Amino acid sequence: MASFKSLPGFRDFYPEDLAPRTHLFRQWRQSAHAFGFQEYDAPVLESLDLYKAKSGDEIEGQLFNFTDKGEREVTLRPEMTPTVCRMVGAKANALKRPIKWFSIADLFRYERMQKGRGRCFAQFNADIFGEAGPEAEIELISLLIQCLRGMGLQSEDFHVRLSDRNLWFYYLEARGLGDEQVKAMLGAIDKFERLGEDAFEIYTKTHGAMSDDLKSAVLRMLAIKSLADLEAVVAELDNAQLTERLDDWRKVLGGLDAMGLSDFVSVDLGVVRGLAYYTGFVFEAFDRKGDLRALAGGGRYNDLVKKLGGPELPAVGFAIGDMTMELLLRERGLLPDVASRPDVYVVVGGAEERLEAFRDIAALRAVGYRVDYPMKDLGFGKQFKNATESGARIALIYGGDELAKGVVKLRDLSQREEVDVPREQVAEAVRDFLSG
RNA sequence: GCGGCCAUAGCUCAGUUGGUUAGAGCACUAGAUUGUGAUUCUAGGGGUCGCGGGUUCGAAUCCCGUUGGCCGCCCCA
Repeated sequence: MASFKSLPGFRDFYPEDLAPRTHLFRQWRQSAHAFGFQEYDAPVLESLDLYKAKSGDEIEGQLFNFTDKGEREVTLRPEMTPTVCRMVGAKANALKRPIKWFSIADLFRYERMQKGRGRCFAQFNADIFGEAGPEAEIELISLLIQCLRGMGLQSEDFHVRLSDRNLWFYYLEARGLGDEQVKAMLGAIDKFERLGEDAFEIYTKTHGAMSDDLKSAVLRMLAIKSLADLEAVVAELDNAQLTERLDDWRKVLGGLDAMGLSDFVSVDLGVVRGLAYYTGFVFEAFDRKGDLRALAGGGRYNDLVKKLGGPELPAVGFAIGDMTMELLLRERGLLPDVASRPDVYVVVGGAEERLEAFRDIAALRAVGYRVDYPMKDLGFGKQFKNATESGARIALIYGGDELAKGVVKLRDLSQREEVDVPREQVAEAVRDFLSG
């Protein structure tokens, strides 16, 4: 019995497990390239301080961190954003704007296993740096939608809930709430969907009871479902900041509408996202049915590059996780069979024929065909069985009779028909068959 | 960090009130089959029954602990 296993929360990827993941990565990469994003990567191990600087000391409890042999406090990266901010910050003056970058990376969090959550998972990350206007949001949200549509998901399957922390700040400040009060209220709003009005205890616990007026104002915002609803609420208030902010909303929603993506976007101010480094629009993608975790999340974080030691640099980004994504696609039957299979399976009569076959096998492989053959001398029956099970469409038969005549047999494994092909025309015959 | 359920072959699972050498199907390997593949038949490999302790003449079975898994809570960058 195997005495070594993978560590708790980590997954082995046997070929049948790796295939779906490869499919996700390929689709994501294709979408990102279609949008003009460039791929980057970075070390898996980072300085612990990078994350403490971003998220505070409490974060350490959820990290895979340790002290290395040089007495450095290090950690496996739990997210990509600080890394990309560090990289962009270091070269910000030399990079052409806007900076549109993406990565597909393994991330590590020291947490309890749960459905759609493990200690090592992969994320697709996309970020735009150097563009402060809502055009960056349009580009990123449309990329997010494309990343999910590329998997075969439609607007009936998922939607992107769009919200705005600035709107909440302006709205609550206009009602006399201070900075700390607003943050506490955003914490409550984040929990509102699950807890209902009990969520307001997060606010009342430290800032005292809410007036009926304040509570109904918050509930009014949470009830907003469309740009028209939002415009109506703002119109009543006659507040310059809110009115100005509404223009950004019109740009984002108008741009996405012009791209034909309205059906994928919901206005929903109940999304504010956990840690408070987001500075404007925030958004999350969800399965419309089911009760899976968020498929993706992101938003604007204009202060983070500077906070991590770089220059002032506005930024928007989002991430899609592989585990929830794969659960959803599996549920919907959208994981294609992408097992690696040969184009050609070679059947050989014996030791001499094997050497003859090797010549053609090498030539076919050199021009890119996937070719497999049995390593041991087997009876023809067994070889044909192997050929079928390999998934190859054709078998090439190198028997003594054929080689004596200067031909090989090309067998169509699904039709069970074969033709003789002169040795020197094998490559052409294979090409014609597979392209025909 | 907390709680619920679970643990027998690679997988899915049987295993009687505790009883002698722990089984089946699937999968894998080989043979029947020395030139034609999805059927069939036969054989084989593979288990310290998650691990440790206890009760007992005797434990896969009962008790305790522990590790791991699944699910949920906290958290979710």
